[in-house]
Amino acid sequence: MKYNHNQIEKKWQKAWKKKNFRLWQAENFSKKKKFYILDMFPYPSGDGLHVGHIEGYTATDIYSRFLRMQGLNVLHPMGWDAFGLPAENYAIKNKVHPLAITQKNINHFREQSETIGLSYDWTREVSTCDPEYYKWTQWIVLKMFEKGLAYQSIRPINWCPSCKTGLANEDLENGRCERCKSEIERRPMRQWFLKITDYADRLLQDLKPLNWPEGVKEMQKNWIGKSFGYEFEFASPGIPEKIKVFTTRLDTIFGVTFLVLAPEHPLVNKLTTAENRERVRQYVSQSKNKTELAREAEKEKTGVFTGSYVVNPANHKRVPVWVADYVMMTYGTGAVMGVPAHDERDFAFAKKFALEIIEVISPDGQEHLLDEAYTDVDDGVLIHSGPFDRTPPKLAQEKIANFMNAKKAVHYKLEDWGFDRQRYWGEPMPLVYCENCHNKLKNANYQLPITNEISKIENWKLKIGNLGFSLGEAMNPGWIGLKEKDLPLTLPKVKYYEPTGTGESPLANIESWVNVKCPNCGSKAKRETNTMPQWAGSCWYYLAFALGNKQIKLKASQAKKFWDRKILEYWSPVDFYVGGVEHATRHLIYARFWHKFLFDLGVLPDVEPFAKLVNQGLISGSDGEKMSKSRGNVVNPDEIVKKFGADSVRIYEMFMGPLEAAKPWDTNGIVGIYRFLNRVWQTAINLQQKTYNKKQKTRSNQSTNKPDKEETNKIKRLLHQTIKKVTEDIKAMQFNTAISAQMEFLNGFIDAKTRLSEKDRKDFLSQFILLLYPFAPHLASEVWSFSNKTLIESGKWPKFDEALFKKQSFVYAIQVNGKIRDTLTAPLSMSQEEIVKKSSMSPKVSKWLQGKKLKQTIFVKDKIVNFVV
RNA sequence: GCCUAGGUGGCGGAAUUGGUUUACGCGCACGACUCAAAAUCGUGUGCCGCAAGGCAUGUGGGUUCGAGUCCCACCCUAGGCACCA
Repeated sequence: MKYNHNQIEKKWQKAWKKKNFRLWQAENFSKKKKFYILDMFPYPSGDGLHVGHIEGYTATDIYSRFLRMQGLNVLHPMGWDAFGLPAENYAIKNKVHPLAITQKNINHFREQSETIGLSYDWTREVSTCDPEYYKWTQWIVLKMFEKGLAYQSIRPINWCPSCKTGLANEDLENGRCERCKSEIERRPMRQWFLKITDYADRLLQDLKPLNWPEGVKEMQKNWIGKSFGYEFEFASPGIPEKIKVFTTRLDTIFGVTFLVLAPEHPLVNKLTTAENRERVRQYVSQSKNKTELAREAEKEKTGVFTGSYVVNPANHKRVPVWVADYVMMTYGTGAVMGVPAHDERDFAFAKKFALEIIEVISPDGQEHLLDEAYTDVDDGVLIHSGPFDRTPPKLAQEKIANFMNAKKAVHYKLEDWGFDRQRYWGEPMPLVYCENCHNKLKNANYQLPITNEISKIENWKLKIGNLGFSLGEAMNPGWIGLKEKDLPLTLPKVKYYEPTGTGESPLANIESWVNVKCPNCGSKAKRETNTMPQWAGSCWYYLAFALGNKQIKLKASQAKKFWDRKILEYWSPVDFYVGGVEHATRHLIYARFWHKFLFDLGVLPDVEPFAKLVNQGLISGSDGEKMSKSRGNVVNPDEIVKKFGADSVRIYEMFMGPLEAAKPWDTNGIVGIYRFLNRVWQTAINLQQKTYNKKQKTRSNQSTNKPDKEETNKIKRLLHQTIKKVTEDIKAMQFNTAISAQMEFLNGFIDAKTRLSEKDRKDFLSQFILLLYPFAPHLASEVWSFSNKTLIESGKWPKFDEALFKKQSFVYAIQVNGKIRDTLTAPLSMSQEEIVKKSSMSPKVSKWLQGKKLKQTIFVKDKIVNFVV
């Protein structure tokens, strides 16, 4: 009988589905040990699952099936990150509703998941575009707003002219839109921001103990970009305002020869003298129009002199103030002290505009003519620095800070999260704008709390008239949060989803939806028409899985009941999280931020969501290039599954190499796996038919050989070594070597099987089938059913017997000067002297020892003998 | 430029953590079965050499009886960050 993978796989998938996948359901609370293993849920695109999805999903599936057999209560859920631009764009193009296309894609994804035999707990399935789900997304954002973590600001944001929406910094790739690769414009626009910067330090600190890939931690660390330095002010004789600067190199203060402001700096106008006005105005407007990409691509430094001077507070030297776009308004204070001798950018700038260069750090205490900036801080001493001459730079920083009263300061590269998208297919913001409330707040006299600790501002309420305003409402006058009971705020049905391009969301055109009564005072108000970015829904989905659909269906006003502490404590944290590295500085940073916020809110028991993270490596096309439609090297998993079966595809993807490694796809390689599974099948069938024949009292023609005891022990030992290897390798997620161990066993077993008793043959094979099950669940289920009435899922994971590994003899490598010359099989009883003696007598060895003086003999037990001559 | 991971046969990759390099699989060669092909099975397969033997884990040094593994310097590949003051 041939291995008919299609028939077998369909049979078992049907059987699992018929039981409503109850086999994989997780229990909230159990005596069993819990394990939460999570995949990064996919965006259900029209293309379906690709081989990269299957790689990660198979890995967690193997792990889940393995743990269940070990008797754990495993939570292994799946859902859909279902809001987003592709569905919306497709809907616009094909004149269908984004929901319709999304639902179709979800169904396709779910079917594909079943086709490759993924064992998800489907009772916990969630979809971010489901109002029952996004009501809670809105609830969290509403809480953030109430606690003052959301604020509106008009500032230049990243605008993608092709997607016609604003984007977060995290959504950019070298100044281009990550999705469509268009160049990003800077557009000043009304925009909501989430204050992720309030959490910058905790996001950094809590990273350390996480069991995450070093690279991802490093990427987050760089993205947060904490740097320590000092802040102080320069005064300009012409104006009352002082100019604040931030520096990490206060030791170079005596080398300041100019000051540079970012073109967007608020004091540029005031500092520009009449004769420079026109040139500065031109320069500033030029930089504003330049895209970020163009600004960064400039090799030559540009800038203009304002005509003003400031005084260096350290030495009272007068230095000119320039405007240059190599200084960013978004980092530090937007003003930089120029020390050309010890900063590469300042050096280039000074050279270009013939500004003075004063050396203040010298490696040898002597003066030099610099042809590049000297940036070393670990070597040298200060010169030309008044009372601080001869001080080492690091020590000098603190001394100078005391001397000039500069404050220690910390700055982050991380910026607040631009949270609006001017598009249709996203969660509506649960906010309205009320002119009446705006006026009331405008005329009121109040102070916002200084602290940003959520616990301390928990009950911050501002009473004006009869109205209570939350902190967020006081911070954003006129903006009022919806009441919990009014959630979800559902997306209205619209005729056209086309983005307007004016910076307004398509929702703005639906008057019946936009115009509402203010939930606070009842006056006329208008809804916020921007929607949330795609990242919002994925910030908490792992909590939704743990809570389960019964909880999610609760009303938003039952929030206390919803955040069931016991359930959350039971499942937290996610023990194992597997997904692509592309989420390092987006989803994984956003989700950690929300998690910490929810912890501060008091609803979560711990501060970090994901204990262990593994990134599956990218699978490239067989040409070694990234898979893409334009290259034509995309592998369609459906076709491969049809041809070789899901079990083959699963095992092949795991066999290609270590999970974390990037590796090229090779369709030829899959035939090796296919052959392996065929041999498993043939072996099992042969055994089965022989038994069948016996029962029929017909003589089987092959089992003429007598069982061989030595051979039986050998295979038994091999089996137990395989159990040990496979168990340990699965635990370490080293699936490639777990599979090769299984192949080795099968090869050994087939070689020896005619010399085994039928009972041993059956027994060994059935243990092997249990090992194979997490990798090839369909084939293993089928083979298991030959001789078992129960499902293989009720089988226990095999245990190995260490005692069997005790060897009776060891093979010694005999070396002369470290080079292998021969081997020697020595029984356990043989003494060291005997082994050495026997080794030296081997003709292959003695040849090398003859006529040489023996200097030393190295003996390593059970391993080698080395003669040094 | 900085950070992270990595460089082992024709290819994907193993290597008990300092002890017989190249497991497992692909490919290739030869053989069996077949009228033939496919499939399957068997044997072989790092390089040079008829052989003895020599040489091989990116390159060059070092430590060691012994190095893919440890140390130093450099080169290359992939990914990330980048005018961050």
